[in-house]
Amino acid sequence: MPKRKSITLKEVAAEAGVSLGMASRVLAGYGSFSEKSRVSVLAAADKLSYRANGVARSLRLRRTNTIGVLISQISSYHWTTFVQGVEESAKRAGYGVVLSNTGDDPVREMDYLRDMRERGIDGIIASPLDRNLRAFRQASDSGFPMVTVNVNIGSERAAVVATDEGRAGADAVAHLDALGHRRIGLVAGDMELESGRLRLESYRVGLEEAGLEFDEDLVVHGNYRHDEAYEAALRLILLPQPPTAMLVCNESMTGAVLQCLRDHGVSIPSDMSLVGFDDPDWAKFYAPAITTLREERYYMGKLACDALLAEIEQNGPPQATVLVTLRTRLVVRQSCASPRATKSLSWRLPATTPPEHEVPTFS
Amino acid sequence: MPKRKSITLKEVAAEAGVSLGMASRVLAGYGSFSEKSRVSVLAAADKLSYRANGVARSLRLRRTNTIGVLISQISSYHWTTFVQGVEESAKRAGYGVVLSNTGDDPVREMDYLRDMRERGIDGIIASPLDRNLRAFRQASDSGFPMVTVNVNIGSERAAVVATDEGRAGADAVAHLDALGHRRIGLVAGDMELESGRLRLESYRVGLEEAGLEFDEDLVVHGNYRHDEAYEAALRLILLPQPPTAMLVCNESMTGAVLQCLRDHGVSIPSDMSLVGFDDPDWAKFYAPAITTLREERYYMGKLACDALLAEIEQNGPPQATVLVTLRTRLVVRQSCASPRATKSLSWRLPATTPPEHEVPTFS
DNA sequence: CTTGTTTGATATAACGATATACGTTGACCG
DNA sequence: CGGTCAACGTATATCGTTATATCAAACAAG
Repeated sequence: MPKRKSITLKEVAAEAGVSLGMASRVLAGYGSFSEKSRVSVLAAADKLSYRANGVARSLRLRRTNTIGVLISQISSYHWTTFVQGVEESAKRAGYGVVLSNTGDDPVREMDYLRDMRERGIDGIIASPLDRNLRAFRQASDSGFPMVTVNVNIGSERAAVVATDEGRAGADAVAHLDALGHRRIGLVAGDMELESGRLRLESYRVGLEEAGLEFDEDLVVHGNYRHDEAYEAALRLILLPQPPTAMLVCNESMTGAVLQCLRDHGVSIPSDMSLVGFDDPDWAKFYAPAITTLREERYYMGKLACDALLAEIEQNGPPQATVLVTLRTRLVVRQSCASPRATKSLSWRLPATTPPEHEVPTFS
Repeated sequence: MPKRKSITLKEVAAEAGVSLGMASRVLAGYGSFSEKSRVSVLAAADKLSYRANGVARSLRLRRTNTIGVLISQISSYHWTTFVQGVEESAKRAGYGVVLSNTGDDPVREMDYLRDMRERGIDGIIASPLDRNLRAFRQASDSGFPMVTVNVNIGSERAAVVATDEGRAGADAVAHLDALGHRRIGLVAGDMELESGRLRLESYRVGLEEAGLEFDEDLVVHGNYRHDEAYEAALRLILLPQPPTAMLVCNESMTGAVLQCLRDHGVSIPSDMSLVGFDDPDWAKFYAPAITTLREERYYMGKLACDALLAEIEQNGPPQATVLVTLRTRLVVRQSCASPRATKSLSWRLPATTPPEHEVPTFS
């Protein structure tokens, strides 16, 4: 048995002694009907514990009351809080949320876009990868409601919710500069992603504003990945003239950098100051608490969802592009201090404890 | 315009010069058809860039190829990894995943259960709250495919994927006992949740096996909440005779406890040993790295999904209850040491830095 | 040359809800 | 008392697929 048959509106109508259409009217609440039929339909529905078939309704209404969210990794703090915001807004409006992880894989991303359209999803929230910009733009132009996050696909109809990544890194650099740092390292993110490029750019802006020179050696690439960031941080601290402070471009890499510094006996903030992008829960209970660049991800999620629902539910012509920019703010904690006058070289020794590598237990 | 009209199968058939049914056959790949019509249908579909309407298909097939996952909080590491496992398995089988956060609110949980059934979801994975056990059992009995996680609803048809919480805490206690600890505190979870009760119970089992007495004073309740756990930990360290080690029942509370200890100058592991349930990423880069009880959540997610899909796709009579139990394992890191012979009282002073409280910026 | 069998194609009945077009009934007014 | 207009119901088309029953043609066997 593929599926147990469930109660249909027809049966409710029969039980109530009215026509199918009447029952629909009462339950969906449109048109006019007498008190008498209202009562009998409701009673019948209750008695049979009728449950409307959403699929049939969706077919008829050409609307599923569901939105899709395409994110890179559900495991990052960054996105979980975002999704919570989306869900909150969606639920309030009676919409469901379908979630898909792309893992920053362009093929998966396209798969999911197609899949969601076939499923009749009413609209999506996404941060398309460079390679897929055209496809997303095309989908948007063809009338598929869409809101993008920190990516502009250049469509007239797709709203964009963004953070001012152009400033964030600069704020951090200014903070470090004020403390007296002159050599500030950057553990950069993935240059194939818009956010990776913007974060690097904002670091350059910060240096310029502080009158500091951009030194290629102080920029290492972790590609937003934990393992690569560990190696990258190692390269920084082994430089002939290491930086006195570091700016790390996402949460996952910040963890790796902390691990690297701990493994090599570099203490924070006395030997090294550190500022991280994203503000995960652990940043505030870490010892010392980490100074971070906080984005209001939850609020961004709500905004993105609200914009999408507006786009979906508007009946008129497409509204103008909406671009909401949220300010990222620096949360100052205990991971930054003035650089030491006399540079200790004690921590430039090989690691005492090798880094712990995760061994996947299951395929 | 509620929705742009899209290409239907009818139009494809017309373009290809065959009947509607023929086009369906070719594209869905059943029945028999000539090479000629195969080619022309495929060409027409491609030319018009035909996209099947999943809603209509679902209505006809009485199946949406979508499963639902009801979790308490998407923000906990615990669940994000679980969901990743579910998604991996689901995608492989061609199923989509609808996710909903209940926030451990029984009303929301029921709302979502109803909502998902109306949406025609093919089955769900959930950990029903005590209050809703009956309703979930009823849904399962009535033929709604379901897999529960760490909760047994007592239905014949619902598979259960569980961890051996009955042993986990005991392993931790044994580890601490072996190091010489005699007073082991517990920051307990929510007693209204099955997992909360089981974790407390396994702690008792561990004490018993180690020949240690159960001391009510050493058990404080954090209810799985960050803020309550901070206070709870404080009560523990302010005891006339504080414990020399602590076992903390989930990730979020572990963070709070660490914060509390740091704020009050209690150092780990010299003043206090600590073992946490759940093994979030930060546990291994914390300084010192935290010893934890690790559950293979990703793998659990895959198992749960596979069990659910089997239940959904089986055509025969309901199969027997499947109960999969996974072993939790102790990951030993640097947060535990032997208790100090002479107890330092230095850390029994009031906090030097008040705990940082989060100030919500937006409603 | 008839009869049976295979093969390809078509027409059509679901699936379960919504919404419109169209009757019927009754109330109210002239 | 006949006519008009609400108010209320019903019958039915529609949404876009899938799958079955039917049909026609082609072909082989008797």
